[in-house]
Amino acid sequence: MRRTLAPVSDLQSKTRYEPADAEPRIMERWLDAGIGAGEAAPGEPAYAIAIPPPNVTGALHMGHALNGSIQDVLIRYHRMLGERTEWILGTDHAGIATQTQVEKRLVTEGTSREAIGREAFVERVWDWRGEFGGTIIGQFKRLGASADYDRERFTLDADYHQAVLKVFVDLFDQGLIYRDNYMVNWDPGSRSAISDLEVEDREVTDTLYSIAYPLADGSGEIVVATVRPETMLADTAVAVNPSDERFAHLIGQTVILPLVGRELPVIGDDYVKTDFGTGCLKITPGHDPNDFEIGRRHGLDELSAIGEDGLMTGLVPEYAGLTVAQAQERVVAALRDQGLIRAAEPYLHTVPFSHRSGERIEPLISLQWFMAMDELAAPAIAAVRDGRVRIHPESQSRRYIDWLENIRPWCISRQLWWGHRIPVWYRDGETYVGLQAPDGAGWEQDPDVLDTWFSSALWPFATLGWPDETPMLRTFYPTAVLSTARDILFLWVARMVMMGLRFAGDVPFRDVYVHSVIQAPDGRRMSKSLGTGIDPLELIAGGPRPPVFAEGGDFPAYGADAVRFGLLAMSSSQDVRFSEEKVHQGRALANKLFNATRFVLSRVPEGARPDPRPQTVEDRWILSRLQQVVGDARRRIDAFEFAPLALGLYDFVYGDLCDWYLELVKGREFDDDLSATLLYVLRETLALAHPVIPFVTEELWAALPGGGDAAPLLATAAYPVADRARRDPDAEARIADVIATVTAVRAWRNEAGVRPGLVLPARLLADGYGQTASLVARIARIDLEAGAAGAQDAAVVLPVPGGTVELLAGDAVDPEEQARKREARRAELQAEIARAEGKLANAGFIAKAPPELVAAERDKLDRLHADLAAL
RNA sequence: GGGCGGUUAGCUCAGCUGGUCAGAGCGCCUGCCUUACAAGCAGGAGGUCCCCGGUUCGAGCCCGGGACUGCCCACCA
Repeated sequence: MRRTLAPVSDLQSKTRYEPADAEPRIMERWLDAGIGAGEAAPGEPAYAIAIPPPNVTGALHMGHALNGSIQDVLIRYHRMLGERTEWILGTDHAGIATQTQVEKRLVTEGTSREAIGREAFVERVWDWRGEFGGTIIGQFKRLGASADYDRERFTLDADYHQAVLKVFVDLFDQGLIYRDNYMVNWDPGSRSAISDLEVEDREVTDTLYSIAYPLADGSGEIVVATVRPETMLADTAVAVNPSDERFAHLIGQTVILPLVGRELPVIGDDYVKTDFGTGCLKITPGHDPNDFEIGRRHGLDELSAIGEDGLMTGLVPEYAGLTVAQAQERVVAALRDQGLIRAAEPYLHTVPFSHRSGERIEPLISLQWFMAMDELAAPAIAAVRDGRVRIHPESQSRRYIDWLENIRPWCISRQLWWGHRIPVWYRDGETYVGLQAPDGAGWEQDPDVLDTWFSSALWPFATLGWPDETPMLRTFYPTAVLSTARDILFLWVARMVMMGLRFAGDVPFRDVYVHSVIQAPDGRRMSKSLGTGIDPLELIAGGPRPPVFAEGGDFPAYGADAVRFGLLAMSSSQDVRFSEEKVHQGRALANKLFNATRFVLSRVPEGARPDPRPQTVEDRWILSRLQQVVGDARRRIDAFEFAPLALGLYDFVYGDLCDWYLELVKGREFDDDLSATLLYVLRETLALAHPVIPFVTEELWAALPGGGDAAPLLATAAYPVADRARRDPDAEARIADVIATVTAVRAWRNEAGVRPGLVLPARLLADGYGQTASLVARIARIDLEAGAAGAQDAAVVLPVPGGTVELLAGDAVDPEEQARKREARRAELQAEIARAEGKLANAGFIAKAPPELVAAERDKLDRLHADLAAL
């Protein structure tokens, strides 16, 4: 394996970590080493994650970056635990989205899909995929994602296609896939049916027309309300509620449909609300989902006034070929001429629009392929109910179950050319369903393709070689975790569970982690079209701040580590606003580790090797702290708590390691023991942080003497183990006192305006500082020997844990300021004493609170009194 | 119309099973280029934890009600 030596010279000369230089070089090393390549070994402990496949022509957005960071933390962690890992990577052919892009390209070339024909078009899409399909994969690499790039999958790969066909044919044979005329969401934009889940509701102000339909016997009229008057051409009934006293007597009569002259029965149906509109409902089974249901209940004709091209059909010849809008205008004008419009008022309501094309959905009846879902949903519900699949956070389970319990048939055919073509052939009246075209001449294959989600539903097992019982499948299925945003819980996650259980014999994953959605800094949805999007790559490499930021200018090149850290630190189970500060914090952490490493390496002697050899209380302290942090990190990764994970690492590195431990050891000789301990702590810290900030830790690992002894790459080294035996409560208490005392002295010096470099004579009159007094003295810049020798009275008395510090400050002290400070402190202590006394005077507290709490409160009170007396 | 979540320092957010929990980062103020780091260090100011009740010895944390806000689901013409 190629071993790029760490640029040790950089460590000596630079004071800042430069991610832009290091990260691409380090990614190369990982790729060369093949850290992402999962090796099959059926029966051995394995850990796999199937990435939610991004659209093949897509670009990395914030959601990908966050999810990629999460999955990479999990994968790297489990890799370092020594498990076989496989992060299944690949792209989705994304039927409508991709086809639309290529169609647009064709238009710019002055041609069209129809002009070049199906075969040539599909070829063009493949070309397009070849040209742009690699983009997002490269972007995942830039993020540091340690996925299995050698086995990149695509949902239209030949073997994947075979899996899709097999599932279709099997479900057909089992009677779960069927063809039917049914109401679908027709998207005039893509000229295809789309699923309920691809529909979004928008508020629209339409006109609500009240239209009079005369009774056939001339005895009166029925007034119906509608926002779609043009659909009246396809009306086949008028409905009233049978319990509505105003209209019930009309049931069984007929009305004359204006403009058309058709006689419509008046029917009774409970669906009609008596307190809404006019209480009478025109029934158009061909163009309204509810009317369709009512029509089926009553055996009504299903007429189509609007065609799949979005234009009026020849149902009523004089309207044929008009757009819907034109037809509406004409219908209304004609009705007005005849004096049949009883009212027309603005009406605000929600209307379905296509998520894909943005056009208004036209519900219409169409011959489509459907999948019956009830039989598939039941086991998928059970899997979550009984915990074989755990959804995090738990509250999402309910949404999942609710949705599956109310599931309806899934329209799986799409009128597109790009996708898995439906394996059904027709000849005269015959239908053939099979993996291959039937023998014989004259067969025509169904022109439609399958909904993209049909193939995505097979992702966790089709990518591992199913239906063949491959070693990869046997090793890595079921996968461990599926990480995703909420929005595809139904669209994708639920369907994977159904298909996995049905075809692969087990759930597709054990845990589903639903991560947050990161919104723009102003709280709006991140979106390219709104101008609220933030490109993660521009955060990594630097680039102009989008307009959503209050301040302009360019992002600095934060680097991938910083972006990963930032995204993880800002994420939670709820939606959060993007916070550049967290990315900034991530960069600061990387830089801090870089400089801490510089410091250690510049001091430790040649030949030192990592090894915990605690000589002093501060050594025992940092080792103890490390155990705590290792335990925390492991627990947090296991629990998908990524923000506390990232922020906990930051706190340890900044707080414990750099602010205190490194400062505490500066006065010591860097002998072999100290050096070994320092290197050990540093090495463990790098390993600990590696899943979150892999680049900088890998870079520094290579520079550590003995780093490569354990493993040539940190990415494949062992994750730290929390060793309970190294927990050291005594050392923790001693150093906690040191920190409190040093902080108190510093605070006083700052307030009193003592020159920072000045070392003050002082006395430390407190218990518990036997080994640590000299540490306090050096860091707080006080001279205890001079203090002991000094005859002058104490100028300043600072209360510290265990006693006081007396500062013999002479000229450096402002007596008035000192008196004021002491008074403030006295007030503070008295307030705390009052609070503690109040608590202890409460009989209920003494009687009912846990005894150790009461005792602690008493101790606290004693201490407060002592501190007050010492003032 | 249902369901779920949120409301904690100027901003973005942590606060586990109720008892040093009033926190972090950024911003702000003061002082420091202290031989790892000025992308730094030290210190500091700043909060009626949305409102009203309740449970409890004790409540950001539990319960009830309310206000505001976000998201999801749903076929009201």
